[in-house]
This record gives sequence, C-alpha cells and structure tokens, in this order.
Amino acid sequence: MAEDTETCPWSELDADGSSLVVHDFLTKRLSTLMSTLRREVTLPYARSADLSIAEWRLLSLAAHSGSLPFGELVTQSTSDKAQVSRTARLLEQRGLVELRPETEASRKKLVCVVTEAGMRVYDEIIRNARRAQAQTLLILSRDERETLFRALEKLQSALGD
Amino acid sequence: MAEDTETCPWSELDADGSSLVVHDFLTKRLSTLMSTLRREVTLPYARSADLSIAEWRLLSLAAHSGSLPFGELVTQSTSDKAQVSRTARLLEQRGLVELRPETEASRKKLVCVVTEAGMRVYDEIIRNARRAQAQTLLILSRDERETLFRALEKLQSALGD
DNA sequence: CTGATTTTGTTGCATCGTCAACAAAGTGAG
DNA sequence: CTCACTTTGTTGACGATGCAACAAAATCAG
Repeated sequence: MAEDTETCPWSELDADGSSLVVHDFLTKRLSTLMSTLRREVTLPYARSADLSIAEWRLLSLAAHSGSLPFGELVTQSTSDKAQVSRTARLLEQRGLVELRPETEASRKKLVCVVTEAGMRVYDEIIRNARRAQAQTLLILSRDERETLFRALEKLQSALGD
Repeated sequence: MAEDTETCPWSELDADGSSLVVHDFLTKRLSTLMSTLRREVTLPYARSADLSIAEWRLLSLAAHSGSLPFGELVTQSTSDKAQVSRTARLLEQRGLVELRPETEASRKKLVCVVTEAGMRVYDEIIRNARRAQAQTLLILSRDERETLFRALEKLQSALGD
C-alpha cells in the first residue's frame, strides 16, 4: 500500500478502513472550503441585495420554482423550521415573498410565493453568482468537475440524505 | 454544448462561464453535505467525549502535533481568534489542554499544549472517526477519492486560501 | 533606552442557529 | 360528530459565531 502517500494520503485506505492515514479529514477540508466560500462568494452577493445568508438561501430555494410549501422549505434548507419561519417572515416584511395558506379551506399550512420584487432580486444575484462560480470552477478540468460533483452526490446519498 | 446535460449539468460551462446551467450550486451542495456530516458524524463523536464541535476541532488541531501556538490555532481553525480564545479556555478548565507563554520571557504569546488527559480523549475519538470516515469513503472509487480531494484542494487555494 | 507602531489575546455585543415548549389546525377511529 | 392524536408553524431561551473595540505586550527605529 501507499505507493503515493505524499501526494494522495487520503487514497490510502483498505476494506477495513482502519489504515486510513488522513489527518486531513474530509470534514475539515469541506468545512474550511465552505467557510471560505461563504465569506468570499455567498456573503458578498447576499449583501449586495441587503440579505443575510439565511434570507438569500430561502429566497433562492423558493424562487427557483416560483413558490414552495413551507414544509419543503424546511426540508430543503439546512436550517430548522424555527429559522425558516423567522426568515420567511422577514422576507415577507420586505415584500420579497408572500406567505399564504396552501388551500382556501386551510388556514395553517403555508406556501411561500416569491413576489415580482423578489424575483427581480433573485435574478439579479443569481446571474452574478453563476458567473462567479463558473469562473472558479474553470480551474478544474472538465473531468475533475464531473467527478467532484458525482462524488459529493454519492457521499450525500450514502449518508442517508 | 450540453451533450450530457441530464447526468452532468455542472459540466456545461464555457470560458465565459455564463452558460453554466447549475441550479445546483457548488455552495449549496457543499453546505448540504457539510450539515449532514456534522449531524451524522462529527457531532456524535464530539458528544461522546462531551465536547462541542468547536472544542473538538481545537483539540484535534492541537493534539495532532501535541501543541500549537495560539496564532496557528486561529489560522488553521475556521473560527476567529475570539472563538478560539474562549474555546481554548474551556478546554483548559477541563484539563484537556494547557495554555502557557510561548517562551519564559514572554507573558502574552501563548502555546496550546495538549495534556495527557486531552491526548487520551483525542486518541479515543480519532480512532473511531477515522474508521467511520474510511467506511464512508469506500463508496467512492479510488479514482473518485483522489479526484475529490484534489479538486477540493485546488478550489481552496484558488479562492486565496 | 524610549516612544511610536504593530501584534496578540480578551471582552462586549449583535446576529445566527438549534432545541424545546406551545397553540392552532388537521386527521382519523368509533 | 367528537375525542384523542398528529402535524404544523410560532415563540422563547440558550449556545455558537463573527465583528470590532480594547488593553497588554512585543517590536523596532532612532
């Protein structure tokens, strides 16, 4: 084993897995990268529309399909329902989304509908964000990009989504 | 363009980057995975030693080399110096690390030295964590693992470390 | 050595995220 | 219909996190 420990220590693992040498854990690496991305990419874009990161995440989730049930918002966001509730209400106060009953008969179950104003904000940011991300991803080869996303996907579903 | 949009929409980007179709942004994917990993992997292990995630991160950083200057702790952790300061003091109160002046002459610059007790806690957790991570990584092919880590590394340094 | 400048760690504060308790609404067996 | 049970969104409380002001110490030019 370990023919290329220098350059790829993480590849050094066997079926048992106990010989993994990685001090540089996947979790650490991901968390470092995430924190950099938040600071350098997401935060600036969110701030350009005077949104917090949580607000931006919610708006973009809902805006992608125009509207989303409250429950879906909770499921798809990383946050819990408390955070989603408060953030959604903030977005509502600013006229970017509307929270209304799912059906006429019901009064409790809510849908989050993005307003015209919300859509404008979303479109504006998402365009820049797309370009910035694409620019960043260009430092990876096409194969690396594909493998990266596929690997992340696999890990996600292996961990029980 | 878009020969394989179905399976790999993210690979669809050109030099300008404007044609990137990714709704599924890298940031979103990473943040989802991170949050799952924290919940399913890191948190349980940290809790098994009654540590918060921040405490575990600090302890593992210092324990890897036995001791680490305070400044290095700040640099290598994702957190800022305030957080590091408070967390380190907590670890000190619990006898897992010792914070002492870097040299005899100095009184301010600190080194974080992991105690015997701290090392025992670290060793216990790290062993399990390694095994768990290795187990998870087994769902990726060797090539995918290598590419994944290399890609993450590249992105990190491209974003100005 | 001395005074000015920079580093370094601490503290206060505002924000964010999570947990748990709660109330209102929906659901279903009888 | 009705009573018990579940689901859903809100609220309060607390810990974690990040920012910025601050004081003590280190550094350095002269």
